Amino acid sequence: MDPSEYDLAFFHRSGMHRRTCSKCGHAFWTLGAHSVCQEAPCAPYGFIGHSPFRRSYSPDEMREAYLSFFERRGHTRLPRYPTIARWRNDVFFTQASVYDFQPWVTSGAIPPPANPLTISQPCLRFIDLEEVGKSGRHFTMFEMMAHHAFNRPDHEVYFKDRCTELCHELLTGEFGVDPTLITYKEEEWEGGGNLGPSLSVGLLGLEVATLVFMEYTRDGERLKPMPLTVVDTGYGLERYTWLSQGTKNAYEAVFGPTYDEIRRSLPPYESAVVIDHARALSLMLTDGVVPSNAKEGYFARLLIRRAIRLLARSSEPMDLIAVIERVSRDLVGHFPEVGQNREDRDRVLQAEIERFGEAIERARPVLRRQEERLRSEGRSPGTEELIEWYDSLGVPPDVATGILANPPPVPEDFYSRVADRHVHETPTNDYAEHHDALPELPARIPATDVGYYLDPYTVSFEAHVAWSDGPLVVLDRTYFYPTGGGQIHDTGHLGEVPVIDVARQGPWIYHRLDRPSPFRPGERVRGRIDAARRTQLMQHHTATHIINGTLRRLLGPHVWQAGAYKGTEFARIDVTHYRPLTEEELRTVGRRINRVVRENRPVRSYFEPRNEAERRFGFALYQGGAVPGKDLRIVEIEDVDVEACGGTHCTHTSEVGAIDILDVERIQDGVIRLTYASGERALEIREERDRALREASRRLGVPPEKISEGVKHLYEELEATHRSERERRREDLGAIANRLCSSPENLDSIEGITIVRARVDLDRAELTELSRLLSKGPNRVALLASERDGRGTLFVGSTTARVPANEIVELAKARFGGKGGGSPSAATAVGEPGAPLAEALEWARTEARRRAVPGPAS
RNA sequence: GGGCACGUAGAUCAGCGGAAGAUCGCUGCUUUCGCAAAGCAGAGGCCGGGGGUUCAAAUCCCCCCGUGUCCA
Repeated sequence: MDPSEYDLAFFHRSGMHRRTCSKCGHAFWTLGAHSVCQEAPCAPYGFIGHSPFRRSYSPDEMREAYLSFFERRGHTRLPRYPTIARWRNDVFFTQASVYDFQPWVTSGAIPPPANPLTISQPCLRFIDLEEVGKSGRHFTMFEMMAHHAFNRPDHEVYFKDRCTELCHELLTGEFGVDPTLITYKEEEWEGGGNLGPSLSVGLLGLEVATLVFMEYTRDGERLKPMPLTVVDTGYGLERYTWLSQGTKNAYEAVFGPTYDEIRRSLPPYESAVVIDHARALSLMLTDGVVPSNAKEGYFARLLIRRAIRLLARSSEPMDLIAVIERVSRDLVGHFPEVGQNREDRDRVLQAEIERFGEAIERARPVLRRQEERLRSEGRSPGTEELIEWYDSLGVPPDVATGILANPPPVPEDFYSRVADRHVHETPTNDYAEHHDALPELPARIPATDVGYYLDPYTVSFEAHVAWSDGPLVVLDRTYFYPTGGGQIHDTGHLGEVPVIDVARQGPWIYHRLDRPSPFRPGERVRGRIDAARRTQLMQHHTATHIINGTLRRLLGPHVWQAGAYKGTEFARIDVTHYRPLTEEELRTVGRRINRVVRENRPVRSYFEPRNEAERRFGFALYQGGAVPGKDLRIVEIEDVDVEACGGTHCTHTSEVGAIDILDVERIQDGVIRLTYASGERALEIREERDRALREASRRLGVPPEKISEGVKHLYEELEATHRSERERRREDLGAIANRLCSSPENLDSIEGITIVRARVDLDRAELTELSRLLSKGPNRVALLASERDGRGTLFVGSTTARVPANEIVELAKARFGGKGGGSPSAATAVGEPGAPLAEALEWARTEARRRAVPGPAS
């Protein structure tokens, strides 16, 4: 990055000079006489015991001081976004304040909700999990305070100079920090294909802010200026609180009296980790993370299990639910939503805590058995076993230690060795968007004017072609709905040409025709939308909202939409829930959703300023993902459901017709999927089902309501038939065995060994069974020749060590020209087609007789 | 999304290329006034599903389904 990028007028104005850190080599700007930048590890902590701040702040005071400072300087204060980043498919959690505005605002697709803005965004980071409690400054959940500005070529808010000045003013003016203590270190920033200069702000050994200026897009080797430049800053609330108090570590400053309470029965490290995890869980669960074995739910499980294990070391019994409740009380002042679903949160927690207990109970006998087996081999469990048990059974090493009779020591690097097991796993590329790349249009093409929000029933309209290339057409206005929000696109015609796909990118809606576009820019065209298809999609979308709202009301606010699909044949919704639906719950859901349909409630769709909407309805609006934008489109079904949604909806619930739930399945731990159909499609499916039922009823000869019983009957009869068949075959084989044993020409008796031989044409299982019958008791040999499908089989069974069946077969094979093998007690040889079976049998008999005679030869 | 483990009798599991087993439970008989218990006998298996390799697959390979778990 060119050094001139950092040559800010502000630095010169305030008399700063540029230096180079003698430790890390980075250039930095300062008023002081520092030879190193004021960040770890270059400078040691210099604020413990004597804060550089004018006064000490609690977290709530600090947050308020920060936000109001920027409010006074023209920033709009935004409420926090959820900690789970449902609006993105590349990450699970909100890890920085700028995540709230990616990708739509930062890419310029949607205007920012406010500009400039300030926010204190709770973030979750799991990369430093091991550092929590040890480093004195790491948290799983922390609040990133920030001020952001988004600059378009025609409207610049502020950039590097003013941003740095604001930061400096905050530190020196608001908090009274001695300006000479501060360093601004130059650090290039790059992420997500974008890059730009950034300044890392150091103070007495702490990095107190990062000021990032997203300015360029990497285009091969060249840098291309971005149309929208972004001021992305980050100030850790916890660090500021700590800095202002100057306590030994950040936990004491941030957790205050709660930390002291827990400390009474737990050592400092354990206390810090437990509170940290409890605080993270409180927000995660509030935001609707349900513990699970996959995806975001796994991280909740991880925290819960870690916390439980640490709490087990407590000198007096402490319950995780109680700790979370205690920590939540500290959060509720600023995040009232944390207090609102306490009962639901506790139910989810309780279920998960029980699961952990079950996992351990399941593993206990397995560990004991495996230890016993190792012991019988003269060994005892080692590190390898500990890792294996943790990896596949979920038994943490400290728990394993309590189960085993002779536990091995737990190595220091246990968790990094677990990680080693996973390093060679293939990373997933699923995050890459795989939509067909649509061409970027020149800026002069105006944004498509969207009609389907004005009136979802309009299926015929006139518009002008704005742009066209190949099969793609962009109009100045359209009523065609593009795939989005889980709802698939409309189809129809432009003029006489079929429209087969509709997609949105940036401000434009692209219509894909089934042939190269005959339309020229400026031309007037008539658009006609396939009305039946659109109606079905609207019904499915409204049905989805009815189901989602009903499930949330019935099961609790931990239920969040985790994905949805609204097609023409069926629709489905995935929601978070900690156990499968019971039959009873399913019946209740079915009855309630159809009652909502019958009640003909109005479905109101309207745009509302974001802040207003969030104030009225809360974060539960973002069921389909947080939708950045100044105004949100709200779809409200009175007393049932309210969501921010961009789809097309019926205007009254009765238009949905009926909702038929077709299937409920558990698609992963903590997530259930409901598949359903509504409107015309529900009737079709019901008809198909009724027809199938009548058909089955007729075939079974029982009335439809007794089909289940009839099938059960049928099944029992079938089993009885199988049984008697088996019985009969066994009897038949028994008869054959008796006949063979009583006809002397089939028997040889030599030296106490009885050899039975016979030519029988049976299948493999029957041969085995017959041989078993013939060689009941010791000192018997059965030689059976059989031919099926032109291939001869020689089966040998033996109950004497003197005549090993497999050796007879080995030798017979040579004559027989076939393949085979077996054990001393039973062996099979299969000959080539046309091989001399009768001779092989005779030869086997001779060989068996020879071997039956004890003597020097054998 | 990826890795690993597991899926065999009603239950808990063993077997991991050559004739499906153990323990508990179940049924019957013996014993007992009866119960418990013991002894004897017996019933009970698409060895999760589907492909493949092999003379031969519960066993090896591939794909699916289910369960658990770890990692992102």
